[in-house]
Amino acid sequence: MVNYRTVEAMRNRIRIERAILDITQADLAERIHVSRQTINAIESNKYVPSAVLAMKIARIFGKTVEEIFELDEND
Amino acid sequence: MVNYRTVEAMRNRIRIERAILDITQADLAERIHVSRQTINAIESNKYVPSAVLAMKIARIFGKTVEEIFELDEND
DNA sequence: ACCAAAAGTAAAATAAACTTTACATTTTGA
DNA sequence: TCAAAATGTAAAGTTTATTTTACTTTTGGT
Repeated sequence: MVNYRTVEAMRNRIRIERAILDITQADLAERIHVSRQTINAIESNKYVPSAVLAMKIARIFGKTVEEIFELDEND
Repeated sequence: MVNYRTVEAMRNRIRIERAILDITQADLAERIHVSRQTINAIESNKYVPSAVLAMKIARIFGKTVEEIFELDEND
């Protein structure tokens, strides 16, 4: 059981919103012109997306950035 | 007259919102724990902030990320 | 006009995002 | 159950964000 590197700064609802739209990580990646691995990494909190990506993702889901991403307490 | 490097991806209302709150770049920087130069660079579109920074900035102003930052057309 | 504070800029260094390639594991549906 | 599709992961490489230090320019008030 290994500890994968994650960034403790935000939580996100991408997986849930993807499920609602019924689209894959690859679909989402294609729609915002990033690699599938980038979506996977953001979705699983391996790193924090740029504001541009966050806004594009939120826009696909018809939500605000704050409805998709939540800042961790303690900052 | 030199062309300073800017990133064409977003516009922002930081300067305006700072004026409303009457705080300096240095004040804002301090409140979100980044350097003053980082605020200056974001405010003058030298680069795109991370989603975490964008959210912290928006939160200071009591607005959503979308109310502070606007994606450029054409993406 | 002068001074101080604020804002602009720049360069070098470091950290972090993002891509590409490639393969392993899990899930899904026929 | 079998195959295909979707997801997870990793490493190496590139680009971009962010820091630090330091200096210049602009702005506001007296």
